[in-house]
Amino acid sequence: MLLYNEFLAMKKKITLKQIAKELDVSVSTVSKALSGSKEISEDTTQKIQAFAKLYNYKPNNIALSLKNRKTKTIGILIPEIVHHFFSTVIRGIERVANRRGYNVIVGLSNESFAKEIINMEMLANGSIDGFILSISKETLLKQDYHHFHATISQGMPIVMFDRVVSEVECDKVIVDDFNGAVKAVKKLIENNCKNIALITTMDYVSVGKLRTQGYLEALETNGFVPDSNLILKIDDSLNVENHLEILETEIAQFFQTNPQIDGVFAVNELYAVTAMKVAKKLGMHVPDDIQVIGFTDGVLSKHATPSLTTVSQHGQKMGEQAANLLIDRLDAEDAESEQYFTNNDKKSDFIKVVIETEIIERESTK
Amino acid sequence: MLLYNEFLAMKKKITLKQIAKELDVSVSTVSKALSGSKEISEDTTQKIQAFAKLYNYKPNNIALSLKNRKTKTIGILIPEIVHHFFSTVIRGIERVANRRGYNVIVGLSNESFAKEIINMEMLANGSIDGFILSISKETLLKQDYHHFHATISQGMPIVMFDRVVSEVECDKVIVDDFNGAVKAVKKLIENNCKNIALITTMDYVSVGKLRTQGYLEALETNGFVPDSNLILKIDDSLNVENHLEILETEIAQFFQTNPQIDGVFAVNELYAVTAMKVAKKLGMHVPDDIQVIGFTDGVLSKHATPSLTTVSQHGQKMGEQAANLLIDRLDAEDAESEQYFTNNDKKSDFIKVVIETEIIERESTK
DNA sequence: ATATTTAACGAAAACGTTTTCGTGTTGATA
DNA sequence: TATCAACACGAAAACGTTTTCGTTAAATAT
Repeated sequence: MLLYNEFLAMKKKITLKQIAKELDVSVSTVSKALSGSKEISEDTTQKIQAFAKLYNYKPNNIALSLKNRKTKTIGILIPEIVHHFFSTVIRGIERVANRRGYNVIVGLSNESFAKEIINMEMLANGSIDGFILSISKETLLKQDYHHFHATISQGMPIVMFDRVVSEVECDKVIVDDFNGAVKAVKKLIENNCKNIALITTMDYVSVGKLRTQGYLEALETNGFVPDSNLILKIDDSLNVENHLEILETEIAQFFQTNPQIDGVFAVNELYAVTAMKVAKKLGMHVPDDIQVIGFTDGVLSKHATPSLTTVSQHGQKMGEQAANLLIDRLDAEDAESEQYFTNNDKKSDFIKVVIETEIIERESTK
Repeated sequence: MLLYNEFLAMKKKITLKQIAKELDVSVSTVSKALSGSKEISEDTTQKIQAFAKLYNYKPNNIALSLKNRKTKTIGILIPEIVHHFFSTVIRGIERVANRRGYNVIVGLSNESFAKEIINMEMLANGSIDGFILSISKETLLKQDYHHFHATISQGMPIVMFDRVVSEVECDKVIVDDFNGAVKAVKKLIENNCKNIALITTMDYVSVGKLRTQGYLEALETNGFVPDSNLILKIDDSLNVENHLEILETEIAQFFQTNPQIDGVFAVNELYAVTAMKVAKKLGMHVPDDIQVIGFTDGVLSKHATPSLTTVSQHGQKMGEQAANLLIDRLDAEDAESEQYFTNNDKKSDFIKVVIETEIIERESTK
């Protein structure tokens, strides 16, 4: 009896076919009436639309996707979601995607090559119209990009952001890592730092490399001689979260063997705030004894004490740009397929959007 | 010419029909051969499978979804993604979803009632098999839950987490907010705090209310008399991000008019670290003069100086539990629909999973 | 030699749409 | 009255699968 009542209460989604049968017309008539085709008489149109509204008819997305051969959803594939930067990118993507009539489906590679491939294969089988992704660390290490080439040559567009790679041809959105680093180091120099240290990651992550290059460049153009002793490379191949103590001791050791350091540029937020914490523990005062600038404008920077001067990465803007690039391309494909012949042979040049960085001054610099 | 070359390079996804035509068999034969049906002879099976592998055939998800009337994807609807807690929940959901063969598609309500409804309607039209969601603030304020009822009565299961509401019947995953608060306040009492303040939000967010009740309960059972002067309610209807200064001055005023405060329990992380920051600015030492405990174990707590003692919320575990609840129900529906008759009249009782909290002691308490 | 099983495959329906192309009924026109 | 638009609607195909139900030919049984 319970089941029966449930059944009665259950207003399962109604279909065109059911409406047609109920109103004793054909499916095509219903479809046309609902789309306001003037092929159908006023009377029947009224009747059908009223009935549809009453039963809250909404066309089935899956059926539409199959018919139109496009899903109106875009796939996001990122290494990690519990990360302020990536969250802001997603927010940016979702914002413009929604505005332009798209949904987003997200996959997490968890920095793993294998999971990246699996995710791409799952989504590439019709579930989405295009990808927005940032490459996993393991993939960058292996330098194996066949899965990207494969999906692209299937006709599925990809937009890469932040962690990109020149080997695969597609639209890209990056932040100006190099110049961001230059600006940061220059600011430290202007603030009278004489011995500026760099805390960075291993070289295989492209952004880390670029920021390191920016650091070197800024030193040299300002008459400094880069000192390899002042560069600390952290091996973050293991999960950083659990290795906070290791990070702290490494930095402490670094500071102690190089007491002359009076400025620090760190390639990410965590390294920067940890450096501040360690400095304080060692009895140094920020920013009087040592000034610190980080990269990525996250929650830590804002709420640390002292709050951290950072190079802003504009995650949300990156997401918005990436989404616009992708959707532009998708819409262009649509328009193109409607024409028998178009003379756009410019089709295959890809766009690289560079987002300018900006220094947000807070309390960790003078 | 360029277009022609592109066309040659373009390995568009191949379909059953194309394989069939190429091998001069019927579509059904191809389908059966690929699924290893022993209806088909060894010879043709071999031939077809080889060909399919060569052309990297993968069945089209959309077509499968339409046929099976299930999409194997679950919809996540959360108020905000740039938020450590929600990110961890998503990570948890994605983990078990992926393991159990599901994809996740996320929508953001941005704390807005209207966007919540729009998102639900978009996804409920066939795109997903079920929802995992946390209610937006505006919805909680309006107390209008018709959209939840509507989708449930359409036969689409919902699992709510964290911000739930008794008015809608569905599976729920919550953290034990009440007891978490009790534990936190008890800890402060044990640590010899005599005047314990509460920094909380307005009452309409259920979790805030529960944590407030826990605070009061803990005081009373330990012989304290709650003092309304020691309760600071922050109006977070506006976006907190931009109102950091307002928050700081409010807390500063609060501390100054109540100098007897020697313990603070804050219902979220931001309030807690801001309280610490303000306390330090007012010349108080944490934890010697004033001890602080927050709710939600995020990045701020871990990396603040001093690091913050918190009530852990176990976001990832919540996500995992929620996903399991939902998928269990979906799989049960499947199994059920295969049988002509089943005697499970227990079908409609919903499960509420309560995740126990746990205090993570750090430097902000003694 | 006839009947019946088995093996190997194809046709068609179904999922829910949209759209193209009929087709029959009007009403007007020659 | 015969012809022709205009009107209002239905049939069918298509998107890519899976599955049920034939159907044919060969193999076995009677």
